[in-house]
Amino acid sequence: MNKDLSTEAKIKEAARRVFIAKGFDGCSSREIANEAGMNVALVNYYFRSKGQLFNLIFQAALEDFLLSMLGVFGTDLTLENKMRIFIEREYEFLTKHPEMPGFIITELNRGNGCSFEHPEMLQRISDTGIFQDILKAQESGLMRKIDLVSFTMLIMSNCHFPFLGRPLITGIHSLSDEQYDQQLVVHKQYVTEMLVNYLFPQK
Amino acid sequence: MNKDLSTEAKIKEAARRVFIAKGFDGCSSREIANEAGMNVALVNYYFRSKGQLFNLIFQAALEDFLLSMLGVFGTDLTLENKMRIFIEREYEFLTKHPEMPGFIITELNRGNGCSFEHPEMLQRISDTGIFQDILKAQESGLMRKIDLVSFTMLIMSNCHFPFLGRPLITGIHSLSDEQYDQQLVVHKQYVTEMLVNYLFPQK
DNA sequence: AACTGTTTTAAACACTTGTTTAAAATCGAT
DNA sequence: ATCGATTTTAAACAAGTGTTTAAAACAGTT
Repeated sequence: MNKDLSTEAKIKEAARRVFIAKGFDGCSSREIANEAGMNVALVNYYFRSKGQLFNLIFQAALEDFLLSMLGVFGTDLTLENKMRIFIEREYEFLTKHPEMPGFIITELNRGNGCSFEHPEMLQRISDTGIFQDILKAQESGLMRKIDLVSFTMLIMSNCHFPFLGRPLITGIHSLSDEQYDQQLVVHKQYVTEMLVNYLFPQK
Repeated sequence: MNKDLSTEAKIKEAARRVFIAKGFDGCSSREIANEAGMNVALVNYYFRSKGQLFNLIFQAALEDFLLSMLGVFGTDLTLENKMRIFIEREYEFLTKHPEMPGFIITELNRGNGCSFEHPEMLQRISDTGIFQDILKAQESGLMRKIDLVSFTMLIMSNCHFPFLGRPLITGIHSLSDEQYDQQLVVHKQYVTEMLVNYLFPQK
């Protein structure tokens, strides 16, 4: 699968898989080395320590996770359509990487030598012009007047929780994995409709 | 604080605190014993193994978590008011136990010898009559026709994610803990309004 | 072929892990 | 006070932890 990769890259890939699947506390250096088909000492030879390797993986994952949301903002669609497409894209991304929100939130909560090291993120979001779009839409009465933090929370809640809470909800409702996957598709529609209705009320 | 408790209870309480704070993988038997002010061997003397102790704690937490939602359902309020009070109560519960959703979802996702062992939960919810209420409200046109799973997901998403995603959102928006606590209060209002508007549309 | 620096290896390091053991302390009942 | 059962202790167990070491294998250059 990755025979052409360098040793360093192989370890990084293996570490990514193992860390995301089991968390920092849930795996050992030897497990990562085995997954990569390498000797344990190589992990520290290339990355100095388990902690540094983890931080590398974690920050990269966090960046991927955050950047996955930025693409739509720079376009010249209406704000409402930006939202619709944003949700679409977010569900698409999360369907491909369903363990991402759990990984990031778990590790951020634990603070296992990892923290939020992207102070420039707000700036990058701001640079897309999305905040001005929102302000304009709110002043013209097209959009409900709601602060940016709650706006973020509404969107993230409804996009990420369905992936975070999978075992909880399949447990409560006794759903199979396939049933839940189907459910996600229809839920995306509900979420889109609800958020758009709420944020862009037709008076 | 708990000088009057039995050794067994002291260990259980300490284990609860440590497990919820650090997770199963993130702590050791000795750490739990120290937190309880006891000898390590006592943990296994009373609970046979770290795993069994964890499962005890986890299942109890899961039950608390699920039962916290059941209280309102049995009343004779209108469905809309049940929803409003439900959200109120849920935010109240989660403000008191903000680490609960993270703990439960993290450990369920990892499957560290813990799983969803409450097959009767759906029945208990059903026994409150809430499902018939929903069906009736939907047939009379008072409530939007939406399946129970998506209904659950909408509510849990908007109640639990704000507590799960705290470090993520404070990271993105550079908020202090106090600012975020305030934010939670206003967010609860937005969530209530949005969900009620969506589920009980005034035609 | 001999000398480079780099990469990989097996082995060891000191320490922590979950769990067990066997002796000591504690207790209530006689 | 003595017995018997329960509770608590310190110590030990083998296995696993992150990390380091020093030697071996490898590559490229002269």
